[in-house]
Amino acid sequence: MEKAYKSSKLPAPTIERLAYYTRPLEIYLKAGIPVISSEALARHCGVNSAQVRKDLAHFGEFGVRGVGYEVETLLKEIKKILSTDREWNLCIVGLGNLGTALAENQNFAKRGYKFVAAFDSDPEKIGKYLPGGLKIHPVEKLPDLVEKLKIEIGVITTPPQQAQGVAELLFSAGIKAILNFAPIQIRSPECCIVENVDFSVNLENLAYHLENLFEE
Amino acid sequence: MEKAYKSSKLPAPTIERLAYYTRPLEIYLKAGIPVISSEALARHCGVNSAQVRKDLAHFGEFGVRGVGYEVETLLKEIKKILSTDREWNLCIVGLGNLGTALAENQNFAKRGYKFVAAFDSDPEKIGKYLPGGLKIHPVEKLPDLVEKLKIEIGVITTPPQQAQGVAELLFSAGIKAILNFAPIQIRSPECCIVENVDFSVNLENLAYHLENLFEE
DNA sequence: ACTTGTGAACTGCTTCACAGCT
DNA sequence: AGCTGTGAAGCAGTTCACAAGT
Repeated sequence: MEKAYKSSKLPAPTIERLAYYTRPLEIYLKAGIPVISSEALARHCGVNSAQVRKDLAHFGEFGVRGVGYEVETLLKEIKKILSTDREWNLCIVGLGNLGTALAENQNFAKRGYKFVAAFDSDPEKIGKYLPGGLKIHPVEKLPDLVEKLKIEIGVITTPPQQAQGVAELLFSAGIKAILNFAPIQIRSPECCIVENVDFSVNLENLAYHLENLFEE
Repeated sequence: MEKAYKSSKLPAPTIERLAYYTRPLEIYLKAGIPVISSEALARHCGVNSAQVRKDLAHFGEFGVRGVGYEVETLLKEIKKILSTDREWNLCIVGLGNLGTALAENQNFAKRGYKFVAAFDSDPEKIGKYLPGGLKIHPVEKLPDLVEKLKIEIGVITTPPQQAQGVAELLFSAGIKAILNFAPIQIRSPECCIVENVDFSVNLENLAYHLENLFEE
């Protein structure tokens, strides 16, 4: 859905799969297994092995025929492609249950995504601190802090009615990428990208398949 | 990624879009606008209008040429297709920050997805109640309660190490559909479906595009 | 012997463009 | 006049199958 990002060297599905390849690679690395074949990697991620080779071939040849791919270099290379080999500063807007849970989530931090600021419009919440130590600021401070803290990605976890407004605030503060959890389609300027996460779409998918998969 | 559900009448992207069409339709319905054109619906969802018509044509002709689609019947029809015209009982396993946030999320309830049981293995949490009134049970009670409460979908929000075990417990309790938030690939029997949600994949997408979109 | 890298075939989704209705 | 429904064309991503390399 509207992932039609303009001029990207890699096809969108490839980018997504690269992120998935990362997981088994990290496990292999930790386990001290030095080499992995496209076949093995494919099995771990539930895809075709030719697919894996095609994906990896997009950015050079670093497999060894007859052997496979060196786990450490492959992982490093993928991280370079995805720009996960550095830290990213994020902010979150909307500290309800979901927002708080995300801000506290260690999974993000582990991958270099750091929440460095939190915003809400609820006077009840402003000034309070999250368990992780982040202070909740009023949204008015957003433009200022985005610049000061070099925030590059914004995460929206407000109610849907406020999501578009918050997005515009983020854009005008200079943010070019948004991860949106509000179940609404955000309109964005040409140069900016929005990734939507909508759990109920996933549930609707499951519901459809449960109902249809086993009867015919 | 491994959404290769076997014998589905509708193509996977169509099912996902149908879920998205639902949102503007609900807004139109509330606003009392009786009819919508494929063009308008397409604009709201960021897709092509021919796409909308093709998607809707999959299950009969209920547009009116020269006029458009009747909002109320279209919405009702889509809900029937997606089996969202009834309630689904869910359970959640893993009541950390994310699990708790999801269990409390009103967005699910609004669409007919009801959390009717919550499980955790942490003795600290067992016996406590969630703010919404749900009691946290030990995972040992899962098989029993799944049957008693007619739970059809399981949601996993445990740490990744426990996710596969929990999934197997759910499967053997008779559950056929899982929404998995743990960043790990769950292996599932043929007859079951798993939908994975992994936020860091979304962030990696954004990071890649931020880095590559504006330089060339 | 084994596994990569890749042209070619294939599959499936999207978009076009227009005939068909109202 | 306007918008749907749809065959046909176009495009993109996937898989096959095998040559190339170790």
